[in-house]
Amino acid sequence: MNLKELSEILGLSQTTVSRALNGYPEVSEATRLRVQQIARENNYSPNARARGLATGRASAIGHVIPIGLRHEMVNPIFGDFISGVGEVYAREGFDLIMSVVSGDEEMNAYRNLSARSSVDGVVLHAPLMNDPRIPLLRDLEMPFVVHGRASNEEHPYAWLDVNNTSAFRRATDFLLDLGHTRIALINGLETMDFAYRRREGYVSALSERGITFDPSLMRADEMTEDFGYHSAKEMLARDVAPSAFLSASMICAFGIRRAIEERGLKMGADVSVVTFDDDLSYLANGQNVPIFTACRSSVRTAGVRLAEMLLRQINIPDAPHETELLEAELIAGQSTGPYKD
Amino acid sequence: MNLKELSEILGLSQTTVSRALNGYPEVSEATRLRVQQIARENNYSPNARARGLATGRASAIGHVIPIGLRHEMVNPIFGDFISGVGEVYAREGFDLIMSVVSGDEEMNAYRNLSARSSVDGVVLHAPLMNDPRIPLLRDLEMPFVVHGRASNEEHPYAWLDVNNTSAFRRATDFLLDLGHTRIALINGLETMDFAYRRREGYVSALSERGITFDPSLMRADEMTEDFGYHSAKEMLARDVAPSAFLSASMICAFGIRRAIEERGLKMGADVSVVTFDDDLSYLANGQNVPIFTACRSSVRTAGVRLAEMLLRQINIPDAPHETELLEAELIAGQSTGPYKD
DNA sequence: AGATAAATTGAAAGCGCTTTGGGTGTAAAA
DNA sequence: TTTTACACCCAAAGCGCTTTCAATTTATCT
Repeated sequence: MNLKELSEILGLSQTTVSRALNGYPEVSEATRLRVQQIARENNYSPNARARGLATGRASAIGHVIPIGLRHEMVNPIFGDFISGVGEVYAREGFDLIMSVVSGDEEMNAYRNLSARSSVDGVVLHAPLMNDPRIPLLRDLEMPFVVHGRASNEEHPYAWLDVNNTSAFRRATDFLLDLGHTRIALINGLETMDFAYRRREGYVSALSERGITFDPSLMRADEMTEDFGYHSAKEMLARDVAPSAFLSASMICAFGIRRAIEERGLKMGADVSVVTFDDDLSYLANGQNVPIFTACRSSVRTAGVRLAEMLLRQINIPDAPHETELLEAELIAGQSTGPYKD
Repeated sequence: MNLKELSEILGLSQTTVSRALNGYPEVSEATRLRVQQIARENNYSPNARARGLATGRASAIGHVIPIGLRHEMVNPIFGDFISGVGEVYAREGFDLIMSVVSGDEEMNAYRNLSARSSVDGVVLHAPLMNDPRIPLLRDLEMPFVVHGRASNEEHPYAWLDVNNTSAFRRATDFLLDLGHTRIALINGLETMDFAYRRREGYVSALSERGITFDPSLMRADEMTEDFGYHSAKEMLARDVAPSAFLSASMICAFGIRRAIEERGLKMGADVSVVTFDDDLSYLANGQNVPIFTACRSSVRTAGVRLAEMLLRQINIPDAPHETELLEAELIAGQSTGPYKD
C-alpha cells in the first residue's frame, strides 16, 4: 500500500492525502478524518526512504559501536543506555541506526553515515580525554551529543555527564570518615575520560586529608569481574593490605568481593567496598538494603536526556550547545564499615 | 557530493558512474578505475535512501527490543549479541535498525517496519513457547530468523538455538554423578522457550535416575543477581537444603554464591553450582581456571551465525529455512565438588 | 448580484539513485 | 568495402514521497 494507491481509494490527489496525514492546515477537517480512517484501515505508513528523500531528513540517529581492542560499549551498560535513548526515538518517530565496527574503522563509520546521509545526528559514546571524533563530527557538520566529556576539547559541544570527580571524592571521603586510609582504586581505563575524572576525585580527597596517594593501590583496566578479582586478590595478599576498595563498576565489585571472601574475610566488616553503580535493570544492587555502598546514577536516564538533547539540537540547529552535569547519589549499603585494626 | 556532481566532475553520465561504482561489466576497466579514484577523493558515498528507493531494498535489518514487563533483552547478553550480528552487517553493507518499544507495542513495531519497508528482514529475540510474532511476520512476508525456538510453532521457520535441553541434562547428570540428589533449579521465566527447555533437561535427567523432581527446589523469574541470591538464601535456610544449584545465568550464579558465602559455606566444597554461561566479553568466567562449572555457548557467535543466515535468506528467498542447533560445552570449574553429608 | 477573499484541492516538479532501452564508435568478419 | 559484433556510454523513466504553485470551489462583503 503506497500513497498512490491510497489516494485512488480515497478519490483524492496524493497531495491532499499527504497533507491530511501530516497535519497541514489546508485540508478540511472532514476529509482529514476520512483520510486518517481509510489509511488506518489499509494499514498505510509512508515509505521511510521515500519520505526521507523528499524531506532531506533521515529521521534517524546513529550510534557507532567500536569493538576490538576497546570493548567499552559492548558492555553491561549498553543495553540500559540504548533502552533509554530508544524510548525517546520511538516516541519522536526516529529510527536508531547502529554501526558496529572494528576499532580502527570508527572514524570511517562516521564519515560514512555522513556521506550517505543516513542519519540526522549521532550519539558519541565513551569519550576519551583527547577525542578525535569530536573535531571530525564538527568538520562533517553532523549534529552530535556526547555521553560523558572530553577533557581536552576546547570548542563547545553538547554533552551530558555524571559528575565523576565529585562522586569519587565523596566516596573517598566516606571511606576516610570511617577511618580507612589505605584505600585502593580499581578504575576503568584511564584514557577514558570518566576514569580519569574518577581518579582525580579520589586523589584530591586523599590529598585534602594529607594522604599522598600510593600508586601501588591504583589499577586501571577494562572493568571485568576478573580484573576486580585479580587486583583485589593481589593487594589483599600484601603485608600492608588496603582496608577499603573503590570500584568503578558493579561487575568489578563482584570480583573484589570474591577475592575478599576467598581470603576468608568479610566484606563490610573486614574490608570495605564502594562501587559506582549504573543502576542497571538486571544488576539491581540488592532490593531494600543495597549490597554495595555505591555512587548511583542511572545510565538509562542519561540515555533519555541525551536523546532529547540531540533531537532539540537537530530541530533548532543554531541554539547554543546544551550541557548537563548529573550528580550521583551516594547510597549506603552493607559493603562498608569502620576501619578495624 | 552526489552522483550528479560527481559525474559532472568526471565528464561522464550518471549511468556510467553508477555502473562503474557498482561493479557492472559494461564499463571499461580504465574508466572504472578513474571513477573509483575520483569518487574516493571526493569522499562520495551514494545516498542510502535514494539508493534504497531505486533498488527497492532497504539494506537494513531490524531488531525490535521490547521494554517494560519483559526486560529480557535489555539485559546482559544484549551487547554481545549485537556485536555479533553487527559485525556481519557491517561487512555486508547492511544497517542495523533497532526499535525500542514498550512491550504492548511490539507487534505494531513489526507492522510498522514492514509498512514503511525500512528493513529487509528482522531478527526475533527471546521467543516464547507460543510466540505470536512468528505468524505475524509470516503474514507480513517479512524474512526473519529466530534466536532460539518457539516450541509450539508448527510451520517451518529459520532458527538458531543452543541445545538447552541437553545442556541442562548434562549439567544435572554431572551433579548427580558427584552424588548430589537435592539439586535446585534457578531458571529464567518459563514462558521463555529456552527456560522451558532447560527445565525439561533438568527434569528428565533426574527422572532417569529415579528421582522425582521437587517443585519447591525449582524457581523461575527474571535472571537478576537478586533473584539468585534470594532464591538460594531461602532454600539454604531449610532443614533439608539443596546441596547443589543449577543456574540459568552467570548473573544469577553470582547471587547464589553470595547466599552461599553469607551462610558461611564454601562454594564448590559445601554447595555446588553449575551455571549457564553465555561467554560474555565483560563477564569472563575466570581466566585460566573457570570460577563456575558451566554450560558455555557464545552468544556473540550465535549472533554472527544468525545474521549470516538471515542475509542468505534475503538473497535467496525461496531456499528452505535453515536451522542450526549448537551444543553447549560443559566446562568444569571450581564451583562444583562431590556431595558431602 | 457582483466582486473579493478564504478555504480546499490538484498537477507536477524534484529528492538522488538504479536500470531499461537505446545509441555510437571501433574491431573483427564477410 | 560493407556487414556484424562488441565494447562502451548516455538519456530518461521511475522508485514513493513532499511541496510549490496554480486552480477551483465556497463563503463573505459591498
